[in-house]
Amino acid sequence: MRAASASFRPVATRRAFEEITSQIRGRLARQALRAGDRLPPERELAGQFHVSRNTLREALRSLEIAGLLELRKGATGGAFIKEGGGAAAVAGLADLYHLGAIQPQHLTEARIVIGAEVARLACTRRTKEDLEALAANVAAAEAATLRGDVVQRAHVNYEFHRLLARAARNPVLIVITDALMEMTRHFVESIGYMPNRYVMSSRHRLIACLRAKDGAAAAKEMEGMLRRLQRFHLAAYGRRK
Amino acid sequence: MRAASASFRPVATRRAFEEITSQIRGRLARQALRAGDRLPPERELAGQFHVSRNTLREALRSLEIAGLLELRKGATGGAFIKEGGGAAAVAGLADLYHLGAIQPQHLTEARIVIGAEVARLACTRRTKEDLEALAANVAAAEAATLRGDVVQRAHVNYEFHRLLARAARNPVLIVITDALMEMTRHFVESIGYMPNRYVMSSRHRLIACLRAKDGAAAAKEMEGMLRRLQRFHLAAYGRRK
DNA sequence: AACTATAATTGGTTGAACCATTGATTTCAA
DNA sequence: TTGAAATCAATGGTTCAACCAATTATAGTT
Repeated sequence: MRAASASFRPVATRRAFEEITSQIRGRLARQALRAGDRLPPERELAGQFHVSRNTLREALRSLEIAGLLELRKGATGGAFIKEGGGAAAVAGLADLYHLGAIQPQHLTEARIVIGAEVARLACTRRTKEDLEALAANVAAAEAATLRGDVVQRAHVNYEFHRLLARAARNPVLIVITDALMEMTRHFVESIGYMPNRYVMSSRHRLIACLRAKDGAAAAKEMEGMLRRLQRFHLAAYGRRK
Repeated sequence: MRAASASFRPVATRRAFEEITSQIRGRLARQALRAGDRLPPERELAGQFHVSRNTLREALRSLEIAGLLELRKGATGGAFIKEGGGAAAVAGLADLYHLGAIQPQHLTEARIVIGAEVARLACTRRTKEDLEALAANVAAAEAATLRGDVVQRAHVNYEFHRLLARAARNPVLIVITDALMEMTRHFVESIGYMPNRYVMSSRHRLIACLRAKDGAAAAKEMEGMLRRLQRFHLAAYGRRK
């Protein structure tokens, strides 16, 4: 780190739309705007900011892409503050995968380390409802397996990890898990769906750990399952190349 | 999960700018566009897509916010494909923190579970250069401590975790770590900087683990340090409220 | 060769107009 | 009175034609 880097900051040729997004973000940060609130119509907002409607729209578009706003057409439409759902963060990571900055081996490795910790936490925090939802998910996966519906089975399996992350009650891990599953979905689509018997048996052992609130065992079970899956997936990926 | 949810998908009233971003994203995904490439000027692109320049600009703005493009003014300016840096994902998570969807206890907990695993991986993959950079960082932190420059010390400490994540050679964990540090920076600013002597002694033990490539010990050391930091931070946060 | 003035290129912004969708209001027949 | 259809109003989506501002290339001057 060079000494100068802390003293200087890039001269800000701030664009008009950036100033607008900055002001709106500020109101969000200090709770002056909350989820569900509606901003004034574009024409009126443009007047308040003293910019043209086009410039204002570029600002709204930025906030929409960032996942902060939702724009709805029609008489009761407008710009609504969105519930923070992490969609933008998920999309940002998915883009890195599509761009090749994140490779399959990185993805599978991250799943192992994150998944194991999610499983551990879920054990300590899961409610009865979480347990029921997870058990129902496993049942749905088995039904899809019996039907031979590999696509549906894959989606139900992604959902299992999402449910588990929600049971862990940590929004950071929820968003990360959602992002990992989104990337995994694309990855698996590219190498083709393949049945893997080991996954289902692991699910049952995992459910037992959750029921017993045995976090260490759950983490171990999840890690082992994901390591198998990793070998499986990367082998398929190697053949495809 | 209801059966219908898999069969229907929302009817797509796709906006023109979305069609454009989708086409450009497609080219990125299949490597027809690569980092550093320049798109044609706005006026020309608008013609190619048969849309007005304003609509095209909304599309470019979206891609810029998503971190995929960089727009530069001037004779040699234009829309350049950006190196995938994860800035958008980091901003997405930071927004969730600002919106209150991610609370300090979630943040500190996520740091513990991710940080420990990053430390473990870094041990197995760190190069000599990584080790040198980390040691230099620790020296810089001690120098800042001696000067009583708490702000600088805090920033050097965030940098330590970023360096460690890079030593772990997994871009997923790098982006996540960057996001956690960005959120931590805001959190610490809100509760005020406070010296914490334990951190520096932990750094030295961690460096020793890295030198010895002892991943298990490094993970344990990092977890312990972060747990202390968590208690420290959350206590300060509780007092502030 | 080095500096300066000029031109060309490109993104940034403006203003006015019209389109398309959505929901509320009114109308009118049963 | 009810209820369905026609109408209206509000709002985001798109277009067009300019002009502004920053940046670099280029020609001209010393």
